Amino acid sequence: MTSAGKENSVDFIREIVERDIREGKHGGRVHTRFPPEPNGYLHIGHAKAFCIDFGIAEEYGGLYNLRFDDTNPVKENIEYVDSIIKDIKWLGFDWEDRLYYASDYFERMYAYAEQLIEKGAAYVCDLPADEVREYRGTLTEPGRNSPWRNRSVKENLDLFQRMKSGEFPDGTRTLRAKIDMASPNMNMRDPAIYRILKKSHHRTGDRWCIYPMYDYAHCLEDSIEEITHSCCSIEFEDHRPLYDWFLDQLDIFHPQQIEFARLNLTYTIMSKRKLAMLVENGLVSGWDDPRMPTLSGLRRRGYTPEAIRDFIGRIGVAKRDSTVDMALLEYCIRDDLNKRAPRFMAVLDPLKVTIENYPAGKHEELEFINNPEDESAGTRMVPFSRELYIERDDFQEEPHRKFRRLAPGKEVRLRYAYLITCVDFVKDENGNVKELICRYDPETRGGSTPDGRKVKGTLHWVSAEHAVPAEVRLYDRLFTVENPLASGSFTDTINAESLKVLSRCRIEPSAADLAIGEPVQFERKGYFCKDPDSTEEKLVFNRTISLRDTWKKILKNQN
RNA sequence: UGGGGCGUCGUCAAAUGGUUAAGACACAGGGUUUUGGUCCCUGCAUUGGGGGUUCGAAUCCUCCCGCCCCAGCCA
Repeated sequence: MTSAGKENSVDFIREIVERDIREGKHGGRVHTRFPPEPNGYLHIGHAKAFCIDFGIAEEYGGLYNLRFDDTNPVKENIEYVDSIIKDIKWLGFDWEDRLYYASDYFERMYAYAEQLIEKGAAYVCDLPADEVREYRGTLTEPGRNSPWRNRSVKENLDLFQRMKSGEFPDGTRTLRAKIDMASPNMNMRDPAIYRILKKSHHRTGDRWCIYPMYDYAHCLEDSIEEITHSCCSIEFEDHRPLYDWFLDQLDIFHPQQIEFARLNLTYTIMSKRKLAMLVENGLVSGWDDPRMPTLSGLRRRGYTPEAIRDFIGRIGVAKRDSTVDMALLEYCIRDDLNKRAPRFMAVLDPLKVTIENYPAGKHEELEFINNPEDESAGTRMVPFSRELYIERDDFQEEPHRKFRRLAPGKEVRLRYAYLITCVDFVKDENGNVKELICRYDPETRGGSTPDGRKVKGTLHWVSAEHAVPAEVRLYDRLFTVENPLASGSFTDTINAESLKVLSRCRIEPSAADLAIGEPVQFERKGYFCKDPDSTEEKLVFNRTISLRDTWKKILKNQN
């Protein structure tokens, strides 16, 4: 509770690691791993996991491996392998030459299984899946021993070898650990450790037709790589006795499994299966849809690795179930981008303004500060002329009493340009304002007021003849409720307005040749980046996140 | 209901029996400001509940309540 105490406070995993180092366990060595199954795209929940795994190794001078847990060829493929590598690298981690695959260990795993059989700790079971289920018992009733439980070592060895050589069809036999069918822990009721799967594997092809199960494979992978601290999520807590059992039976290097809570975020979902459903049903454009909590989606949206890492650091690590407020993630990206994103002018919903006392045909270049938070970002020149566009909602015919922007007879500042006063406006046949007539004060070039008069409102603008057209995509939360899984089908609460496409936007000329994905701020509107959908003819920008909007809050609090 | 885990501000999350229970986000109010942004200031919990141990309890004991996970030949 002292200030020193606060600074030294670390999460419970780091506490374990620090104690192990202090006590010289494994010679003070720290070696972690992140073991994704290549069966889908990574989301921000995975980022929490590998930031913990890799972050701990980095912090304590250890090493970390990336290991694909590819023990189920039915669900895995190379496309996922590639995307996972890309996403983790994007977050800034480098596992050097320590990229491994569980499938590289199949031979050794098979040999270990033979050892288990030899010592009577595993047997070939001929029960079909539904009977295994019956024999397993229930949460409250113990299971019964399989009739095949007491085969001889010789017969087991023979049968297991024949399973491997493809003699038996899928599902007809399994190799099972011989533990305790009456264990209160369901995981210990003779779990399957090998199943027959005549399916070719993305790395081992058709070399194998039996594949190891997670509980058996995972501890061996960790052991083979001499991982010291094997972190995983909380649902594996009651698999730990099994993890330990295999390693003890085999008497091999024994890592420590440590479990922590998964990440949940408000207004989104983190289940790979459900995210896949959104993709398959066309509810989003793909795994990298900017509304998705996937790393590829966040990247396309304009989130930076720095912001995501900052977020992961802020949410902490513990064991209790929790749901982090999306507002924290939004805070992190704003905070990062505020410091580094160069500012540009973009009018999303244009309203024409004519400066009647500004000469037609004239134009001048005005100096703009690129980033008020970063002097080294320098300045740029922006063209100004008689006809401009401003944001439609920066004008009110009958202004709200706290409205600081343009209205008939009112004066505002055009950012870094001039002070202008609205003298008239023109409506179309439907009664909508279609043009403002204003006068400018030539003494106020750059937006300063030599006479010292104060102007409350400052508007962004673009020169009509110089501005470049663009499409801007505004994103909102994917779901309308904090917890989409709380009731009924999660698709019921999908936010129908999570994507809004504005096709008539105008951006200042210098923003046209931004690189794809490069973060910028469109002044007063938020942070944006150019989308890969952009072409020579058509610019497309994604809004990463809006600026905090106090004005909107004022209006909301009034109602 | 068997087993395993977890309950501290609206949301995350510190605290390791010892002064007024950190901090961040959110929220509310105020100041500065050529972005209604940023920045700055202020406010904002006696720890799921009851008993007990102790000079002293979020921390220890006990009973209760609530939430999560487990009955794949998925991971």
